[in-house]
Amino acid sequence: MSSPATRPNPGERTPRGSRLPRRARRAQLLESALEVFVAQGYHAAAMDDIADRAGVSKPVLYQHFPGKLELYLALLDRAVDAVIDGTRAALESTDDNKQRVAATMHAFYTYVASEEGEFRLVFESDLTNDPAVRQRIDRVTTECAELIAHVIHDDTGLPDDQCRLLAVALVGMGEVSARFWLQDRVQGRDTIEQDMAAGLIAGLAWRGIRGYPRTDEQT
Amino acid sequence: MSSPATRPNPGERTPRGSRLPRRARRAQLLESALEVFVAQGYHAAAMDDIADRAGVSKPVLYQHFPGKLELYLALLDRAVDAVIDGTRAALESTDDNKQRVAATMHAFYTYVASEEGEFRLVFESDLTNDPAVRQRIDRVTTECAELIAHVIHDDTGLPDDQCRLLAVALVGMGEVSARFWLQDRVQGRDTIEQDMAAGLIAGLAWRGIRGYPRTDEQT
DNA sequence: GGATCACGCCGATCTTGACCTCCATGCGGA
DNA sequence: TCCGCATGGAGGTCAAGATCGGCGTGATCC
Repeated sequence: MSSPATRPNPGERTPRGSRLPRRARRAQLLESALEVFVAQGYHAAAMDDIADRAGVSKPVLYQHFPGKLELYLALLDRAVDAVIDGTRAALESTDDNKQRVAATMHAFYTYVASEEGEFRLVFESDLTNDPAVRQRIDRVTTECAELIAHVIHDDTGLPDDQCRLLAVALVGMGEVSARFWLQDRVQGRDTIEQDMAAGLIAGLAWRGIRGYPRTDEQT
Repeated sequence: MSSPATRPNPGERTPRGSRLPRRARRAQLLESALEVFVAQGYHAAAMDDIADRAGVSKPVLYQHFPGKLELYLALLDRAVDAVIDGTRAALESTDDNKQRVAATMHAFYTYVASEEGEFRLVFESDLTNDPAVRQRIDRVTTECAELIAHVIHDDTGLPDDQCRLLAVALVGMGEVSARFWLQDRVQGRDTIEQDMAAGLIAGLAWRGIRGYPRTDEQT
């Protein structure tokens, strides 16, 4: 959450006329842009909308950011770092691998469920063809997978290629299931509690990954 | 593959001047549109590009499809049906659940690796904000998950909610891992063989899902 | 065998909408 | 009281989706 001064009423237009120092104005513009991009996607979002939402006119927007793309990238970078840092923190929070899986999955669900809907920028972007955007979005999966692959490698001794692929699969599991769990939730459908959902998927992941090479040929 | 008459050289422009019956022209336009949408995404793709690729002028395109969106949806419907049918076929191909998981995962990998890159429409669309598109893309995950959830339910007796969430996670596993496996492959990086990759992920999935409620509290 | 007709096709144009800048204006310090 | 600077309204530009009247070709009919 940002301070009430910069965003008095999330989702509503800020009344015009307030004079802000550069730093604060920039932060406020970022918040307004996030709300608009999350709600509308990149293409449908107009710079007018963002300026209106912030209670300023378009030229001030362009005095803080060179263009629409750079504004989007600034938000995307923030979001990407948040996911990766969250994953890293979860993995470092314990030495028990089962707990690691659980913590990571909970981190994913918590991030996806966070109020701002920031995850849409990363997991549901509509600008995937732009190289700069593509690179940042891929970085989430690759770096999270890299962190996890390390743990898998230490635990199982599998070749690096296979560790990475398994790690990517685990990330995909969390990402897709969390998105659909949230979608069910916001659609009012009665659904599973967050902790229970994350725990369920963590269980699936842990059963799949634990002691990998040994239990290869059963049933 | 389509007949040489309608697409003599994939990726190249068809020379202008050939007169085709409506049905054949429409099929050719769909193929051209698929190539362009796959290569550029929805927004970056111009109707001019598609017309050029097909060797016709823009008005012809509009005589076959009411607009850009409808053209895209026609292709998307085809792709969505292909994925769901493939999943259904894989699940019905055997009665052994381990084989079912393996067959389904192989089906996913085969689809993603298919030459036309059709999977990009479903898994990497840049029009996720349009309701019609969103609904179709979600249908892939929900219906595939529904099919899988049925099997899980019969096997484990878990509540429906949990079966569906687990099934969605499995779908996400296949989708994301297959996409990244393919990406590594097309970037020339030496990577795992398709059968081996699909088998690896199938193993992960099967270990995770088999005999679910029983082995809950180990290590 | 020749004219008619229908169908498919094209060049050129219109229009919309979104990103991005020019001149007037009003507020904070010397 | 006067100056500098951030701000606002209005407009330019351009790309891309969508369209109109005319042309050529092959089949049909007399």
